[in-house]
Amino acid sequence: MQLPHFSLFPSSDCFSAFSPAIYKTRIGTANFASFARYIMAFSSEGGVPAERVAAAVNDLVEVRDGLVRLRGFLPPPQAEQSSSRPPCAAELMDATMSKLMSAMATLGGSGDIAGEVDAAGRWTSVAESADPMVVRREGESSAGRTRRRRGGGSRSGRGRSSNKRVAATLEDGHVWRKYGQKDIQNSPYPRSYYRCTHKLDQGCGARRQTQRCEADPSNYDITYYGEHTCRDPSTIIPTAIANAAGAASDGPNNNIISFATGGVVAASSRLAREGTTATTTSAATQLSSSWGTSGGGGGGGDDVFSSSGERFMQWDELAAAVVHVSSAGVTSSTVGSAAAPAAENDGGNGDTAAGGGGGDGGGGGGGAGSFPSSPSAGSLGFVVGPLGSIEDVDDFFPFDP
DNA sequence: CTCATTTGACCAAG
DNA sequence: CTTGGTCAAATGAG
Repeated sequence: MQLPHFSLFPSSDCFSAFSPAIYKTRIGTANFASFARYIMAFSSEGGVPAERVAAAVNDLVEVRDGLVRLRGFLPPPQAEQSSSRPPCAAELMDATMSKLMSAMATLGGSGDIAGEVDAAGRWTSVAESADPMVVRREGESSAGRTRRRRGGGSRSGRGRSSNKRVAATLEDGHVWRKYGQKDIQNSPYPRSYYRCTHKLDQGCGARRQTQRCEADPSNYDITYYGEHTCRDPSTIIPTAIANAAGAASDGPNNNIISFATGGVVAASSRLAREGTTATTTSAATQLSSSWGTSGGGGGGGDDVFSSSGERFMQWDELAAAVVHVSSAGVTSSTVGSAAAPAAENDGGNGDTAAGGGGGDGGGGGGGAGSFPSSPSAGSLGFVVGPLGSIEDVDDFFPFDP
């Protein structure tokens, strides 16, 4: 099978191609769906190593999640006490697009494409490192914190995986709880400390620090520590993305994402606050179940798949591929950076990718059907883990005779 | 009531 | 000592 779509994005040009103007026309139903179809085609035809397919799918999932999150921005919430300016959907889209680019690069075989969305909202490639979202973990000794008393703790999370980035919004799809704020020397802006809301109920150890950029106060420096081991159902609302894609019409001036929702609780954490967990969960569950059937669930009249006449994604097959490969624990970020250190016990990007967690048996969990439909599968329950050699597929499939 | 944020205190490291 | 990270009581919102 040929790759007409990818030929639209020659590697050297792919970044500029994903300027907002482009993705407005590209990331509609057709493209996103065709993207998924390509993955399926690759998987079945073996044109691309399975890990890479899985990696790409992982990224696609993040794209999905990102779009779901974006949905929360569209009906702007009441002006919240939230400090800064209202979140900019376009910038979130850029971040999401960066993941999409990663997937494309992986599938296209062009290798290490890494970069980030700069403060101006433009893509800038990062030459040496892999995905900026993934930072190597140095020495995560489980017994690292010998004694941590009150207020103690490791300074700046030294020796832990950290992941710094600049974002225009504090919104990242996870629900954070602020536990501190400090004025920082030589900085005009205080630093805020967050830990995952699910620290208590799920033991999630993710933390983050945010601080307004000194250079560009409209942006934030956000540093993530640890990784999410929680499974927040608010991040899994597949139907929303389906609606998003379906509503993305062809008109050049139309919003790419116009979520035709039926009063669904926002996926965005802040926006979801009013509903807290209970509401969010039920919404997610409801949506998930509708996703499993037809996908048209959301109350809007528009048919999600009307433009193409087919399903948005062939989730069953995609899920099968994903479940099959996910035990390898791959993300395209890992694959993209040619040599993935085997010792890298990185759980991924601490952002939207909810890793399968270190010890818990998230890996094989759901089977094909759970991919789209089970909110409890976390962000698909992908295991993002160590990967020694991507050639050695068999090593990653212990069940494979 | 519950839950999140604020804010000063506490603590470890430099 | 200073600085940065965390804790937890107080406070506020729903």
